[in-house]
Amino acid sequence: MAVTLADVARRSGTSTAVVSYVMNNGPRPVAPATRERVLAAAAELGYRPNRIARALRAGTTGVVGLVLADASNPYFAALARSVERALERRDTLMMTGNAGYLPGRQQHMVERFLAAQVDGLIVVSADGGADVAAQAVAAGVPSAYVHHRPVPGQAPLVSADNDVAVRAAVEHLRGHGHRRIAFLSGPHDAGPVAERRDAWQRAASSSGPEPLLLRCDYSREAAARLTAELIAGGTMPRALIAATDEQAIGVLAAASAAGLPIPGRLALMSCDGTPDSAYTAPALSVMEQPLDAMAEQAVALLLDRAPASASLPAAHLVARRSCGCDA
Amino acid sequence: MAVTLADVARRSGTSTAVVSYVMNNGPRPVAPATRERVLAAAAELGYRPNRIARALRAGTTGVVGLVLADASNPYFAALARSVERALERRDTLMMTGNAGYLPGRQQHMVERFLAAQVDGLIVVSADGGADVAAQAVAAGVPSAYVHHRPVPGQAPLVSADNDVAVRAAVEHLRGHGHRRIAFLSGPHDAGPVAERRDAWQRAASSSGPEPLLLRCDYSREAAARLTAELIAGGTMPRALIAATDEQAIGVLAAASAAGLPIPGRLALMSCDGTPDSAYTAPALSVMEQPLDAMAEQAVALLLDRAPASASLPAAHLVARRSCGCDA
DNA sequence: TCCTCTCATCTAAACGATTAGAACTGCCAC
DNA sequence: GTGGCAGTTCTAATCGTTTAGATGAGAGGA
Repeated sequence: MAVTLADVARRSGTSTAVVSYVMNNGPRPVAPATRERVLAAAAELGYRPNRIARALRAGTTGVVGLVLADASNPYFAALARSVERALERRDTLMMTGNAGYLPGRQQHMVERFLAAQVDGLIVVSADGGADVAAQAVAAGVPSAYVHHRPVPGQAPLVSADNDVAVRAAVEHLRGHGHRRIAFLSGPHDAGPVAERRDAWQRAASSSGPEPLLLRCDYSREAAARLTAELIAGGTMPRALIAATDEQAIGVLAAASAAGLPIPGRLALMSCDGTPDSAYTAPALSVMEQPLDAMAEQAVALLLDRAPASASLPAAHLVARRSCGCDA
Repeated sequence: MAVTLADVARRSGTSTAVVSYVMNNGPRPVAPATRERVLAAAAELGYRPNRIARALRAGTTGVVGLVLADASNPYFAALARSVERALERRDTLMMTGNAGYLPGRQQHMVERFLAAQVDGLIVVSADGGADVAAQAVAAGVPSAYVHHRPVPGQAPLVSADNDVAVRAAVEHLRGHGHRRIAFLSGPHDAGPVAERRDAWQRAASSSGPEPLLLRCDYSREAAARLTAELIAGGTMPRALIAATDEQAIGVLAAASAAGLPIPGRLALMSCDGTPDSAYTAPALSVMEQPLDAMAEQAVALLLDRAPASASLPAAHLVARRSCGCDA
């Protein structure tokens, strides 16, 4: 059915080698007249090189595996798009898999991607998993964690500096007159969320009363539930930094349902800066992660075997309505 | 570096054929003792079959390509996850690509996936593109459109019946006492949005005054802009059905910014039913699309070469706050 | 004329898995 | 003892590309 190199060779009266040389501007030159004939034959037959055969011969597939905790989460979805763009510049395709926050499924996806001979593996991990990238290392496949590494392991981690940005967020809320600034963290935070929590802890307790640390799952639902309880119990803080946009959106939903005005009675900020955050009601003030830069660095790490440069821009503050700004 | 069949054969003192038979419970039987030896050798060496080699030989890769208009759109993201689940049941991997609503890029992605020898192609298309699946048909690769087909073409379309559901939505708003029910459509609607618009047109004009048809891009931003204008001009309808959740969320954002209470001054519904819609403020009432069923049918069409059964459930109504319900 | 050198092209061996066909072992019946 | 048969296992071709080594044609120098 499919047109092969041999077909083109026959049609143009040459050999498969010449056709290959033409197709790749091969390692050897081809006479101009011959090149024309080959190109014409390929066009007529509608030849499309078989990447599988090439992959077998070359030992490289031009495919990278991306394991996500959850592609429905706008933060991860945005990250995935950034990765796709970075890969496209290198003419590389992307396989994706959702681990659904389950370490077992994450392991399973990695296993399948390795069997598919991916050239590299990017893991945007869920909390609490094992060092899945260890399998990749064992298989000789370069790998990198982005955003979060569950345990210190052999694969590099690409993550922006959260300290600067969270400090800026705390200062910004102080600028709106808030003394007690609470933080909504994950259930048992680690990785970037822990960094953010630490940065907040240092910045928020540097002056003024002891700040409040809240915890809930990384979901809109959990944050909404927690918020509803706090409002009902009369213990809702007046200023809050949520670790993730998803949580912040949950807070927003519950506050709206309970009639708690934002930013009037609650100044809210969060730490991802997904596209969604610009279209909540009110619009979320966020510290926006440099997703494109993170993706580019991860891909460079895998494909160009570049050293992990530490020169990643920090997340930067985008002030909208929810913190008390007018914009 | 990698362990091959030949390595396992050498280690276990057999031939590659026997090892292959063992690995696949091959087309021929193997003596129990030999099977043990092979299995042991494979385990010791950490053998992992090379899917690329298998693919070249078998002519089938176990990979399906999914071309999305925009994976950051929660509706498409949810659809992608449904497709992934359907594929997983058939032990098939998924390559994804974003076309970014650009017909040219869509074409390009299809081209690249075909070069990668995908076993099938699912296109969740943007408006206005050519019949990209025609390339797949030409290459002998089964393909299917999901949700939307830009032009009538050779590939089947999987899409749920919108008529029943939109009619239900109109009835539901009538139940809340609304006589004039407006509809927010796309810029030049086609496919499912056109079906929804038609269903609304029929249902809404069946009794009462002529209903209002609005149009804007399928983005939060565009819907927000339009809404702001309508509110400023005093022409905002009291009841509105948005074609997509994204648009509805934009309406919500602008209404909130302008202080227009929902559902008090505007009863709002929309037509996707993404996970996001449950966590807006107020929560969106939606007609929820049967994404799992759509994905399953598309995958069955490609991989099981099942006939396109018309037995797809229609989108069904989920009533939340934004329409005026208490829930 | 013969040798060398360059340029263009062809031949054929990989890559790793699958699987027909051949080959070898015992075993049983005649 | 020979033929046949079943049960195992081996050999080798195949999928489509890539690319090193062999081949051949023509130009130029001696």
